[in-house]
Amino acid sequence: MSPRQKTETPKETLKVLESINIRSSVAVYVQIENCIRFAIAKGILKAGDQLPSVRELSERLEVNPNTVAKSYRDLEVMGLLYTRRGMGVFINKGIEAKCKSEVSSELVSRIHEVVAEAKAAGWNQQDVLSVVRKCFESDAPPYALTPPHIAALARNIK
Amino acid sequence: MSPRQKTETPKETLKVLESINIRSSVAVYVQIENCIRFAIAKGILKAGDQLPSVRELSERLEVNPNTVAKSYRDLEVMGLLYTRRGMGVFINKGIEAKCKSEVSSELVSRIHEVVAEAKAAGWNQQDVLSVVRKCFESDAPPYALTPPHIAALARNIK
Amino acid sequence: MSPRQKTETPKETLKVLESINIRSSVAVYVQIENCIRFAIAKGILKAGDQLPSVRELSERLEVNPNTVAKSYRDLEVMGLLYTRRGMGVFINKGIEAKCKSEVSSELVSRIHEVVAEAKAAGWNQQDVLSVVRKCFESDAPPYALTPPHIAALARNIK
Amino acid sequence: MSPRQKTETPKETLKVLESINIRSSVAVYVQIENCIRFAIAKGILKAGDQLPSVRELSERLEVNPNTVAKSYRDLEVMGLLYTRRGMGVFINKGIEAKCKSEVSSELVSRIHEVVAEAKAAGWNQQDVLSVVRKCFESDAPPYALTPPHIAALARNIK
DNA sequence: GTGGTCTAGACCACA
DNA sequence: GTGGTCTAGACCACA
Repeated sequence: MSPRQKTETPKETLKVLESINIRSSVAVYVQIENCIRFAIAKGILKAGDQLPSVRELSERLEVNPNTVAKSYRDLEVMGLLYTRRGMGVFINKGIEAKCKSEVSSELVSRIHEVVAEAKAAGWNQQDVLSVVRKCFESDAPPYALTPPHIAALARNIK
Repeated sequence: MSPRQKTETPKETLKVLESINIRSSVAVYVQIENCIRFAIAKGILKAGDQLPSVRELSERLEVNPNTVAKSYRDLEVMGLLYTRRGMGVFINKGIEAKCKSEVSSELVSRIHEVVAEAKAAGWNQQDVLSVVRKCFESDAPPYALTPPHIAALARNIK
Repeated sequence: MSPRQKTETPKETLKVLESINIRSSVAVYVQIENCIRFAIAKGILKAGDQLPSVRELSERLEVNPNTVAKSYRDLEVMGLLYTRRGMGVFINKGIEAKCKSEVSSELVSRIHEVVAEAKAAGWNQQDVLSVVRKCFESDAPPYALTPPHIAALARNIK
Repeated sequence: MSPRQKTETPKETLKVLESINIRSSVAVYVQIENCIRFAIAKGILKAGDQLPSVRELSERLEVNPNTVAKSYRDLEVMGLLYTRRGMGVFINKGIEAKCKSEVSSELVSRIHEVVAEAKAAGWNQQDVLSVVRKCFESDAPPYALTPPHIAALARNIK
């Protein structure tokens, strides 16, 4: 296999990765990492799949190459990726289950967090449950990735 | 009208405010703001109530006066407080309902966020509901006033 | 004349003085001083007129007595008032013209200020003149006494 | 995308920003905010332009970095700027018109304020107009970005 | 006593 | 390199 030959990246991967939001208060490298972990957990990215090169991805996302590099490095440390010299970055095997369970446990802890706040605001179990049920009725995912001080005011402005 | 006479701060207020966690990844000033907003929403702090002075609160929380001052300023900008020069900071009137609905809508949108992610990860309604129920069985301390993005970061960092 | 006998304060004076805004960012004592100077300039308060006592005015305005006292002291230093021991505070004579001219020169300098800003914002003479003319057509005095940081946001919120 | 490469700030911007007057009674951070708002309104600063870094501007103005940072934060809250972590602060898009109209309406309301006072002092339209005309004859330095209340105070204090 | 502004400088995550 | 948060402390006008 010629190392110089440009390998294609699964379209879906890039699609997922293109959901990165440069203006978000969440660090870009974190967003990238999460996207990739998610894609692995859902089986979009499978063992042996090649990721876009640092340069390719950084150009596509209009992001500093160092940022992409850091994401790849982190994910490699976590054991999700491996690098083949001169070939590129690939998904490790035997990772999907682990990735899935990690994503799950993170979701659990995020739910705990939100519920704790709801409690602090005086909500009871029924309040939370009913909101969750409504979420499953509607489909619109109202992502709000605004930094705290701005968010605080946004509430007031509109 | 007598500025020399030290006005007492409602005990409950201070109690609420003492739940600030200096070690949290959430900025202290954000925690203070949230505590006060929650207290207003819950009716603990009412129109006309005077807040502890910047200096008093900063001593109690073992935090720099500037940090408390920043919180107060932000809340004034949000329209929840007003300042009387040389007299102190007071709760505005006619804001309890607004504050309550804001806190609620924030919680709702955070729940939407998490549920959206859960959906994306392949969870169904029952999965989420059961986790929520578990949250209400345990008695996790309700002081985790962590905004979503920050929390996301904190998890990744640690 | 019995010093204990309560003298009446001209109703108009108090009416003027009641326009003080406690929430304003302009210091209360400054507001009081301006009101009185204005009233003198316009002939509402005349030589020999007695002002309300410090205590009376402070109660009426729901303001600290020290604040009123400071205003009176300042105005006395400026030569507009004089105090008669045990009798009260009175308007000096031969003051009206001076007061009028002071008010005038302040107005002139305020106009210069505003025009300077208008220039900085790129306005030309006609722009300013036309706004001034409109002011004389309408009657509503849109006073905005909000502190700067709040004002800045208020612009956005509404 | 390369963060190391120092981006140049438009000369005009810095020129505008150098009109800050440290001795003014107007808070430095307010002056900076006004300068930038004016520059946006006048089209000197355009969508996407990068502002000088906090450190650079603070050195140039001989002001503490915190002061500049506060201005930038406020302007972000107002929706005029946005921050890219580690990259810098940029002008938002689609705000020129809004900014312009805000600056205008502020000027208008300040003119209304002054005119209302002039009326109250017994001035007629011609009186005001002639003062305005004189302002345009002289060439007073256009750096007096003094909000009304502050100016009022300053006069009384000195 | 009160809050507002500003300085000087530390430490941090991020690009 | 970038901005964000926080500390420690000064000085000020105001009540």
